[in-house]
Amino acid sequence: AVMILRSRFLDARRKRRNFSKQATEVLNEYFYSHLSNPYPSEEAKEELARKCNITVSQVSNWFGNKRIRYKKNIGKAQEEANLYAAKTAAAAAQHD
Amino acid sequence: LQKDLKEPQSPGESSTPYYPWMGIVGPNSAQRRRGRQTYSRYQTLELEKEFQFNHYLTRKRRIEVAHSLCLTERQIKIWFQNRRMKMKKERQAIKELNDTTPPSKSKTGDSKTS
DNA sequence: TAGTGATTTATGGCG
DNA sequence: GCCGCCATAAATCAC
Repeated sequence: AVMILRSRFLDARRKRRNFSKQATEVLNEYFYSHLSNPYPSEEAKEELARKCNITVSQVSNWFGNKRIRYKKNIGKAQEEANLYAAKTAAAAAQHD
Repeated sequence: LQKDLKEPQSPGESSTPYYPWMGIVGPNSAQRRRGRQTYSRYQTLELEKEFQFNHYLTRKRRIEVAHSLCLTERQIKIWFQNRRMKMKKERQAIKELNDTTPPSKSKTGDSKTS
């Protein structure tokens, strides 16, 4: 009874806001440049969290959602993947 | 930190190379087709009450709860595990909040339950 | 109303 | 050997 009311106010789903464009950019860059194994270590998560000004938990949520939703989109448009693939390829070419 | 630079398969192929973590053959693969039962309001409420009473369950109590809620012992065990994780997460969230929000000096030991 | 961040069920590994 | 912790998957929720 009491907990019902509590969840009305405590549930973070109810105050959801999208991340900033810059944060999303940083996260996507990491994701697509580590596509072979998009599982950041605890340290990497902390660094991403700092760069994006979000919590480590939020970074974990983002990668969890991203991995699942990426999988579900294999074979569909996925222009985002191409975009970041080109971007990392270009970045790689510079070091070469 | 290293970045990927290799394509494991289909080198000259268009886009979307795939890797083991993506699972064999995308969405409709046989592996891991877990369904997920959503518990009723009543079940959740009862579990929550039990959790407030104690955060760990004895085997005996677990059996009783399982039968009264029409869930398996395993489900009860897992629910309590998940619930403890949730509690831990809430605590650290509050700690981070008090940590990131400096201009506090009155009370550090405020509550969260009641 | 599709998109997206967060939460809820469920698994498996490891200690 | 069982049991809890943990990271994670997948489904679902809430906005």
